Amino acid sequence: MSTVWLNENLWYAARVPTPRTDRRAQIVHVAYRLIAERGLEGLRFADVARAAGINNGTLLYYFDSKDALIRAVGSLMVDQFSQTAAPNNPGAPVDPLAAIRWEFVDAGEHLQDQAAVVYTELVARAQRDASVAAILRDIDAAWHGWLCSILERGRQSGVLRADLDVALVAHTIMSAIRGVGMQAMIAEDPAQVAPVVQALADLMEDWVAATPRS
Amino acid sequence: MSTVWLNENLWYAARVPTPRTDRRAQIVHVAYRLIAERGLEGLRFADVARAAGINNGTLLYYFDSKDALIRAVGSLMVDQFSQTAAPNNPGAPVDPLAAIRWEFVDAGEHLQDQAAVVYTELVARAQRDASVAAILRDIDAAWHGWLCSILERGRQSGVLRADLDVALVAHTIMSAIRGVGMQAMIAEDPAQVAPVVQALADLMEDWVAATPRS
Amino acid sequence: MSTVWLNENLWYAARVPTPRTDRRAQIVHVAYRLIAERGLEGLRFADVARAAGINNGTLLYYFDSKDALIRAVGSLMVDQFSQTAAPNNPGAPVDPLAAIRWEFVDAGEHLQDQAAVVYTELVARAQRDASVAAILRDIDAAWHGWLCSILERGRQSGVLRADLDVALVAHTIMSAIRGVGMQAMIAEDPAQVAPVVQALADLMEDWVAATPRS
Amino acid sequence: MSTVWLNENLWYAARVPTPRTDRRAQIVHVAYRLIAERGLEGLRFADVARAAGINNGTLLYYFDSKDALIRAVGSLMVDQFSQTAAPNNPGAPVDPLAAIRWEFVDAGEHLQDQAAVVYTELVARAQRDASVAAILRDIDAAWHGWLCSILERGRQSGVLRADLDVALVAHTIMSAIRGVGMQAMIAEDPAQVAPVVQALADLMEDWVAATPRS
DNA sequence: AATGAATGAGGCTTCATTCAT
DNA sequence: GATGAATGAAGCCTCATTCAT
Repeated sequence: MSTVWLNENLWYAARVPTPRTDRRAQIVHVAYRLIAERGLEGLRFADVARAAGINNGTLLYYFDSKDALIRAVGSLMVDQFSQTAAPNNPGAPVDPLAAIRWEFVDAGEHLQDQAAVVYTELVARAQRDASVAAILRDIDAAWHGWLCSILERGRQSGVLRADLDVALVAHTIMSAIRGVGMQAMIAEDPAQVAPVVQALADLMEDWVAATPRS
Repeated sequence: MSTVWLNENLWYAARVPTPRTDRRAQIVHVAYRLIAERGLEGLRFADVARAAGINNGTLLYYFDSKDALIRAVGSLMVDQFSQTAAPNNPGAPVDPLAAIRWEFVDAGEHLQDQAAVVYTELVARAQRDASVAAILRDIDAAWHGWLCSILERGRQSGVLRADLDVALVAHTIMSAIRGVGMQAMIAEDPAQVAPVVQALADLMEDWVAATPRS
Repeated sequence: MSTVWLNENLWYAARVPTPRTDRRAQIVHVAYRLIAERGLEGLRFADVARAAGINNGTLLYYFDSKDALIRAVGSLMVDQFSQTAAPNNPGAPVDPLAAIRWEFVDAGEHLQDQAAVVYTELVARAQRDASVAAILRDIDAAWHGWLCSILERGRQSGVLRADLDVALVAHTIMSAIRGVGMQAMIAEDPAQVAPVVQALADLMEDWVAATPRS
Repeated sequence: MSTVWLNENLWYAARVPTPRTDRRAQIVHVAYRLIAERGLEGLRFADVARAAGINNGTLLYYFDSKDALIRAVGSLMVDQFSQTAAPNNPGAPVDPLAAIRWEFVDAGEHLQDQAAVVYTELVARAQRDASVAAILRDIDAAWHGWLCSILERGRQSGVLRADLDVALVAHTIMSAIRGVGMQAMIAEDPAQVAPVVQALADLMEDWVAATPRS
């Protein structure tokens, strides 16, 4: 879950008049933050409005309903994942093995910005909200595609095993990262997750590398 | 997530007078089912009462508040995990390697009874409800203890590597299984998860076995 | 529109605890009165609750929604019409010709208790609310049946013409009375309607009587 | 209720720039149509604007408030009735008896263009809106004057009875027509109203004609 | 003459909880 | 033990209207 974050300080510039086009995006970021703090269940329309420095009704002017707002937050996450997957993402390493390991590290870092919390909220809601489910699948597809491109590149360059089932490996990596993220949400001490991350990254590397780790 | 399920037909015996001591358990099962169906956010006190065949006020007689009911559902899951971890659980295999693989298979099976759904709901809520967080840690501890006992036994019998970090391996297995569970909740086609389960189980086995798979 | 009215003073006894079964009826009467005063458009849920001496939520306990309450008011009018049509209604005369004339007089009297106002509100709403439309047709059927029974009796007793199309005459009388009621709602001076009522009643009598008026 | 209708296609020419003076009239027609469709209660300012192809704020530019718009719709109906009553109305017959009968037929025809629906909405509102009540009295006066002129002409030409109370007859005819209109709004099958219209027209003719029908 | 973003009061409804019986 | 009527705070949303441009 590697993401490029907008300047969060924007959130507190609410009362400064903003170009109209940005108003929606700004609200979505506020909602994202509140979901992270209080969960989807604890998300209050009035709270979002207040935090965005606007009126209860103005919020409805930009989003037809609370659900629409939540969906917009989902779409924000899709964008964030897609940005990560962009080929010119400066943060990601070029070496395939390093890239995979970086995925784990990156995920670990985002456990603190509560992307995992919001994501888990959306997963829970997706069970009975088809549109949220669709958004999650978009995130899934973007992430999966990104991993596949990395793996395929590594396979063709000879760094990774030639007989690799790229799609399967990608899904397996994603599952492992998701599992670690959930573990971190439960664990009393987040630090205890680090060795698990390490172990899973090692296992993945051994699995896909053309030559075993020394 | 291996669990022993109470007879689900109990749920439909609501209107048949039940021994007082079982009434609470019965209500908890109804609540469990409704959470699986509608989520924690969609859980309505009145719905639970109706589904349990009792009165709105009577439910409050058994559970002091909605939160208390939810906590009781969490405790139910703790019990289920604990029962699994009981040394005399007849379902689990004795061979350590087989036991580990069985964990994955068992988890895959429970993806259909929506234990993962309820569990995810609780994880989401645990972020801002300390008592639910404590319950999840109980589940975690029970599950972890169970896996450690298996692994330790295998280590001492020579089936598993001697230099195994038992606690770490247990946590890694749990993370992997949790990740697969979440993946299954997102995937459009649940069947697509099976190869991932297989891959992860293989990786774990290779990691811990004293002798590599043939 | 001949009706038997419940004691309207009941409305003001709101805060005196009432037998449960009467609570619904009491609320409906309050709503009826408020619709007469402020119209369907001006009917406020909170106002009904306050006027009934109960809580906003309690009102919802008795009626699932505002629409349900409105439908109940419609049903109240059906009951009132049905009571009128009851064979043992002490108010109605037995002589068919007198009975028809009494219909006009009775309608004129009810123009003051605002039954016509509520009725017109329901007619307006019925254009886009099928359930209200059904209620109005119930009222229509009850009233029509009642008139037919009077006319048929008169026809067989020889007081009315033998070749009478009973159903048509009944509908015509109803139309005339409805028209007069609407006229009264528009007229600045209600008294100016009286001669119109008289004229229509005369016309009807001349039409149906076996022997012309002297 | 005989009316001359503006070209309804105007309604759909919304986005074509119109001479300023017509813009108001065009909006009023849109509002009229929406009232017929959804009732006064269901009339939304935003809907009118959208249907008129203009902006929410622009509508307020033409009409100071929603009430002003509704009053304008009322005035539109006054105009329509006045046009009918104009001495040079080409549609109306010259023979008084035929003219009276034509009133009934004409009313029956307008039951389909929902003039009765809008009229009933206005009657309902007039109970608590003095300005709408005044408008309805304008309509009433225009219609009444028109009928009186017909009747007076017939009386003086000898076609109608000499001892006719012209004003009373006019009001009676209007009541009858209004009653039929309301009946049509309630009836499941609009066709069932036709014989009632016929009967009332016959009664009126017998009443006013100098010589009885053959 | 026209726009459309923004407002805010107020409506209906939900729902956990209380309480007299 | 159990009932169900009653509560009331709070939520989402509607919609006429204002205002800067």
